[in-house]
Amino acid sequence: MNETREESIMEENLTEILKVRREKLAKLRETGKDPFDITKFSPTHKSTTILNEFEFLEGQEVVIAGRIMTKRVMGKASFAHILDSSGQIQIFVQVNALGKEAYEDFKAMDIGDIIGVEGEVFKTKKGEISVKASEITLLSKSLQPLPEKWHGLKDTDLRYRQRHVDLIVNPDVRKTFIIRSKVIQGIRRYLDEKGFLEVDTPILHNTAGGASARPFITHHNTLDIDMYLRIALELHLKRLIVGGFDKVYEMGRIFRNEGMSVKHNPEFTMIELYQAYADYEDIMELTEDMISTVAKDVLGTTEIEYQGQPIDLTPPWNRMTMVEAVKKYTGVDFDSLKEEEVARALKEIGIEVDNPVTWGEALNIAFEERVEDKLVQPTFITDYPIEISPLAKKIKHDSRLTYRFEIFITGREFGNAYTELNDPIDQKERFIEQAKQRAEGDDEAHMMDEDFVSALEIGMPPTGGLGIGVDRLIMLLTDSYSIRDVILFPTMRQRDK
RNA sequence: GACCCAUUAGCUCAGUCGGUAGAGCACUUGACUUUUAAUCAAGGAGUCCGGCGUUCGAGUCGCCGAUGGGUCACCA
Repeated sequence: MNETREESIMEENLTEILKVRREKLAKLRETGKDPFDITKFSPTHKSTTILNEFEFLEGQEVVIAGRIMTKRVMGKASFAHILDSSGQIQIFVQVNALGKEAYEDFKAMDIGDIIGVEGEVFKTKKGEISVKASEITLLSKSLQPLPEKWHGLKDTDLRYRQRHVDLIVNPDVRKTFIIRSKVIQGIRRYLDEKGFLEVDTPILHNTAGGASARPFITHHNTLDIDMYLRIALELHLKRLIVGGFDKVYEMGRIFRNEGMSVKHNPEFTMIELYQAYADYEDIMELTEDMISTVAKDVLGTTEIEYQGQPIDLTPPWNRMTMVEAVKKYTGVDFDSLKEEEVARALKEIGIEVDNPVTWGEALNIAFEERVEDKLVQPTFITDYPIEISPLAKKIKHDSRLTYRFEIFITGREFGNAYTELNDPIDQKERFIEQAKQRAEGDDEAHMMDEDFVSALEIGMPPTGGLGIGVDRLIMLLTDSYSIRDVILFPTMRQRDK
């Protein structure tokens, strides 16, 4: 190895390609053309506006700004494509139009640089709508090369860690996140029009409630207490129903300290809504109407495709009780089974359980193991066992079950809803039962929440509530395979050590 | 947490049987005034993810580790 070269690489720790760009910047600074001195630039048009309204804009002067994505220099004339927030447009650059010095400056610009271009809208010989540059301003120098124009950035690790690069070079990614934004807007618009009040409730909780999940724990220094990042929005929202708001919702980030997968990110976005004087039947209607409305608003249709499967979101959706669903897919009729018979019934359909299970637990296991992934078209599964539904009102004629439903599409759970339990005495007993399970080592069992019970004692009207995993809904509507593809910066391990 | 797969130039990828590292794009220099994966000529660019081992010799084989992906487990 050549020692001097090795030293210089150590010194700068830069590859040649990075050095060249830094040298170009240094030269610009020496000649008083530092792009980073510029504080403002005022484009008059977006690229797609020019493409869409060419017949009106042909021959007119426009100013655009964006990033150089391709560059083809052919002696005294050049072409380049500029990417702005709306898309790409070609520019045509000639030494005659620009002058010699400015043209040389342009030739020294790199793919990735951000420029402003003033010029006339025209169509090239080959028929591409373009801007004939009369002035080019370098607005920012890019010191790192972009990934290849043809294959883009494929390495998932780099795509998630450097999402900014992913967004520049992979147009579908940009599209996905635009749809994400529109879906969220659409949900808000729908609920606002229905008279729901959007609220913000705390993310730092003293007890982590509203779901069965392990929380993240953090610490408040001044109060010197451990706090939990919320695992659900539920309990505060119901306290607002107690407080007299009839219809509330919150769309926000929640945090669950659990495994990661194609369907799970540790932090994700949830919408929860509560409507006083409504039951879960009303909420089913609202759910199918809201999701189909948003799909139509954003995609223009309720008939979509997810990973090759056609999905029809048009209401009304299928409805089945959990008992009916298990009977349909396994032949086992839990309704007529006694508690001591359920373990044998599970065994008959090929499910072994280690610990003794209650009737409701067995029903839920049978459902999860043998039914869930069959529910491809939108389906409400209703009437969940009471043991796994500590916040839902029990069914009047069958105390084993609650007025609860979950939404299944593509074999996955999308949402959860109840006729809310508003009997404070029952609620307290349910929490006590959960606390017992917690003491027995189930760290996902619900925590006792005295503040919430106290709120119910003040009196909560009969209420229907709903929670929907927004990221999963966006996956469905953008045909994304992984939840990481709909979260801009998914949770990743620190790279250095 | 378990298992499987991947990691080679800035990016996308080849790399045979273990024998001193390759392509395209990008970059540099030159030619070129309507190109569009521009073209043509020349050139530069590597911690082969890291460590240890086997071997005369390791990108290649073995072990340990890192990061990512997938499957499963867990999971309103």
